[in-house]
Amino acid sequence: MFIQFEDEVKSVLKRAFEITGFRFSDLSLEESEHADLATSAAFRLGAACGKSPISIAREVRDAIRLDDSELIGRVEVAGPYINFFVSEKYFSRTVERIHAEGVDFGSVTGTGGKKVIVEHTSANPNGPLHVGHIRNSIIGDTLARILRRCGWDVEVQYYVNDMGRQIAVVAWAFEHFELDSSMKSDHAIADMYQRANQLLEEDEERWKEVNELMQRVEGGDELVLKQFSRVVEPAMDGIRETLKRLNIDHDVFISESSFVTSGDVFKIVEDLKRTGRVRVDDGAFVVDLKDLGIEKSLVLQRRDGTTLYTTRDLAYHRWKAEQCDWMIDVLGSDHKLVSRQLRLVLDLIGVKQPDIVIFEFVSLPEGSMSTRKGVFISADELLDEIKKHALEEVSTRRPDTSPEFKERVAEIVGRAAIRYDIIKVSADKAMVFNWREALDFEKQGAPFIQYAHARACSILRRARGDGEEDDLGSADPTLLTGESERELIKKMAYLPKAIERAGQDLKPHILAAYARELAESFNQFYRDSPVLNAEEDLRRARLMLVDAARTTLAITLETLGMEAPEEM
RNA sequence: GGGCGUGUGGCCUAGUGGAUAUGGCGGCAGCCUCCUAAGCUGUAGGUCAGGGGUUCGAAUCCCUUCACGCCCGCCA
Repeated sequence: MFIQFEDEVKSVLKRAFEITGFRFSDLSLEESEHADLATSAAFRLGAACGKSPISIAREVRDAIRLDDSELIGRVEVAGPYINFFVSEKYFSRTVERIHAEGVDFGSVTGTGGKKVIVEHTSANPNGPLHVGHIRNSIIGDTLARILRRCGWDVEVQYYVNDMGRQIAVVAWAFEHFELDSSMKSDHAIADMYQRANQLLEEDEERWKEVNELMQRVEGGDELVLKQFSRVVEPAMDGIRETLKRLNIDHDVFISESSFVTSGDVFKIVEDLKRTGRVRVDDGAFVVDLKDLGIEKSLVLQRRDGTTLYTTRDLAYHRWKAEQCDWMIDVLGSDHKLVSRQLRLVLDLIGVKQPDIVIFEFVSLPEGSMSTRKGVFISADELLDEIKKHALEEVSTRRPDTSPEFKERVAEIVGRAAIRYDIIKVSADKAMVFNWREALDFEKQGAPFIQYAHARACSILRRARGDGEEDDLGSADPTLLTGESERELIKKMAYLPKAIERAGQDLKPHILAAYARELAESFNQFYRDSPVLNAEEDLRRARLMLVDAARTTLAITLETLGMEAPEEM
């Protein structure tokens, strides 16, 4: 409903500018603590036409006609600011609308099925996901959910790097070690990877054998590819299992090698040669990007005729581009330069460019993580540990409940807590993983939001138990005039805007902050406004509000990839 | 050395041109005969890394210095 209010403000303001004859280029609308929406346009208009901003603000205010608007209640001038406030109707309409639309509130539907492919995680299958990888997964998955709500037909892809050097190392190690079958498969692969690296360090000569595998696989040698898949498959099985525990799902897993066997990589090289930008450097083909602002030229094909990771990535993107209207890649900050190169080169051959969402690294207090050295905290370990803590929490808080209940709550609270801690922080901020903080359930994180939802459900459950409130249709939301009722409704009305902003800016942390504020508003309402003991009409109106809050919290949680428990 | 990014109370963090800088954690002081206290209320705590500039107005833009991270492979 906030978006509709904003539209009305834009329209009346535009008209007022026309009437007063001010040339506007920018309405300068901003959310403000002093109003529901405000504009500081008078400052700029004042500078442009030599009048005082204050008098301009008054003039514009006087020209504003609210005849056609029902969501704007009043307009006030405060110095040079013009402040807009929502109307009475805004509140009742919001509650009614959420009641009518249910879980579709805040969803844009029927946009013609424009398709976006979100690529995320795409971690090398040489070990389990660690706490750095899952920042990628969680950002990507949350974005996918947000864009789905924004009306996009979203497909999520995992690009499987099944022919990298790391994979070759493990494939080579298969000739020397047994896979430890007592471990989860991806952990067993990592273990083998580490042992192989030790062996290679001790005897540098052995690299020759690994390099031979690399050469053969880059030439598309089916036999070696099969050997590689003995590594990739168990690793991917383990990774998929971890992702599932995080409530993350991919639609398509596409392997890097498929672009070699299909010949697509070589077509890319040929097409680029035709652009006249490719030069031969010591037998290798490279693309010069100096005039496009990048000193470092991009190597497409080695002297020996094989291609590189980036070349295959180009082929992958061309293939992807043909299937969608928009591409988004979620990548770690180490890919900043490469992804810029990728975008430029794609443009050279007329392929649309992906939007790249870059996130900064997650490190450990003692330094950066390394699968090779075995220095990392795996996502599985974190999930197990947090579930253990969640189980302790639920056991002390709800000692009377069944073991199954405790188990289920611990699982959904645990994974949500992990997701929230990661998604709440802006992607361009480096993070240091901290066990104490990760396992802290007291702070305002996911459990706080889930708890608000459970509280709402609890009230509704009791009301239903009283045998009355199944028809909230007859409730009168205009009775909801209390301060904290109003604040809560305003927050609920903002949900579609929060989702829209997060989607437009590709910044999922915006939604995380919103979720926390929404839960806070509900908790304040919960404190101030007794529902079940209220007088009959008010009771029914408040039940309708609680129901709308429950819906809004559930939508928000779902979009963040977190379960909304009815009880916890 | 060059490029990109980050720097906000003890710790973490929101805010990238607008009104007294947002929250959390931790601290201190309170609130359960009442819908789940995984909750609520109050309070202390700030040279928005330093300096200079632009602007009616700067955490936000420009210049500069410093600190930290990532990148600068015919690796992936």
